Amino acid sequence: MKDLQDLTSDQQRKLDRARQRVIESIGKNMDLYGITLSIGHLYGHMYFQNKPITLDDMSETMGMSKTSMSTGMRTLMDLKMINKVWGKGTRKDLYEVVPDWYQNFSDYFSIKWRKAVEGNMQALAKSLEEIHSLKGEAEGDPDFLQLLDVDEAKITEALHYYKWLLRLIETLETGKIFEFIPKE
Amino acid sequence: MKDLQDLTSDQQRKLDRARQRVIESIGKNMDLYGITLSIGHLYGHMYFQNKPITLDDMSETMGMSKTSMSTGMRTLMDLKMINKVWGKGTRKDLYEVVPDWYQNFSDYFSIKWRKAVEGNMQALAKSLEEIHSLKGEAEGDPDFLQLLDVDEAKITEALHYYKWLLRLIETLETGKIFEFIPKE
DNA sequence: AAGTGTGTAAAGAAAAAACTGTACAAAGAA
DNA sequence: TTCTTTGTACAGTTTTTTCTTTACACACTT
Repeated sequence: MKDLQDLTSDQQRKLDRARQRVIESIGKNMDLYGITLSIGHLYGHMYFQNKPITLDDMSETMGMSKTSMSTGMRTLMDLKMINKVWGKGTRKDLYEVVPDWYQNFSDYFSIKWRKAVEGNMQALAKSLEEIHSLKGEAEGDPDFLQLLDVDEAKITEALHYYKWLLRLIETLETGKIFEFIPKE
Repeated sequence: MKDLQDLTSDQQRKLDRARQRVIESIGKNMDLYGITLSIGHLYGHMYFQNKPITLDDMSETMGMSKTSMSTGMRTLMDLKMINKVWGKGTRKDLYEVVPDWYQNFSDYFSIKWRKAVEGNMQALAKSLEEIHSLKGEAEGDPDFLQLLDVDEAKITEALHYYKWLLRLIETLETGKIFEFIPKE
């Protein structure tokens, strides 16, 4: 297939502008995924590459160092937004986007949110236990007891929320979410 | 009600440690909301305050400048994670957490994701139109036409995803999500 | 009206992050 | 084996962000 660089016409410039707007827009909003503007930009460019691409290619199109491309690609791989693919004939690593954005969205929660939620739950559970044991010791001190009750209630409530959030994440992971909110 | 500062016992220290762990954990993971560690920390402290609190109070407990508290509070207010409340008798502004984390979660998508999605959709729609008009001009150039088709397909697919995402955000906003994933 | 207290804008300092160039280890080619 | 090529670790630089200090506008009190 013809590639964009091969065209030198006015049409090329027009298509390029159209792409550029999308790339810019996507890149700008990728901070929601905790991604820096330039890595978002990198992703945007990758998105319109119609074949696997090398670090050197991207280094050139982005006008950035190869090292930055390397770290950027790794960040995107961690989020499963791009894949490393094998190409025969070349010794270079080849990358391409994972074009399923529904999957990207799910993965983001699997990777980032799940970890955060589980970490928080562990902290909450531990502190909740400590509060329970404090309640045991503080039988004779009604003021302190009341304070403990408030904290206990807060933590319990938070744990409920996190459990709910885990269930939500699960429906994303399993794809059951699409039963409730169909793709179309 | 008794407040934590009033206790000087060993029990206070224990409760404080239990709280501290939760605060730390919550704060650390608030980067998912695009929030800095110290603002997350601020939120964490607010979470265990059992009454509305002033900038000066927080400045002291956090060991940070009042200006930082001011900007931090505004950031948290933008995310609707805290509220400014009116207290009679004092001229200071009073803040307290919005304790509904389900709501916080929904608001986050309403505020941040919705904006991003709508912005991206607009960019995509505009570029899609340009591609359509390019297709009209490029009748005689099958190679270029093929290229345009690929881009068109990508953008169309992306728009589908964004529409889905908007529907998801809506179910969060309206609370319909809880029909599918009950709070408990 | 003047006086006092409060939040925040602005500017500067400190800290953190992003980015680059160099150097090198690993792996393929000769 | 030795010679290349390629990705990345590391150190250093630049840029960005965070935080503080100072200054001041606004509002409330007297």
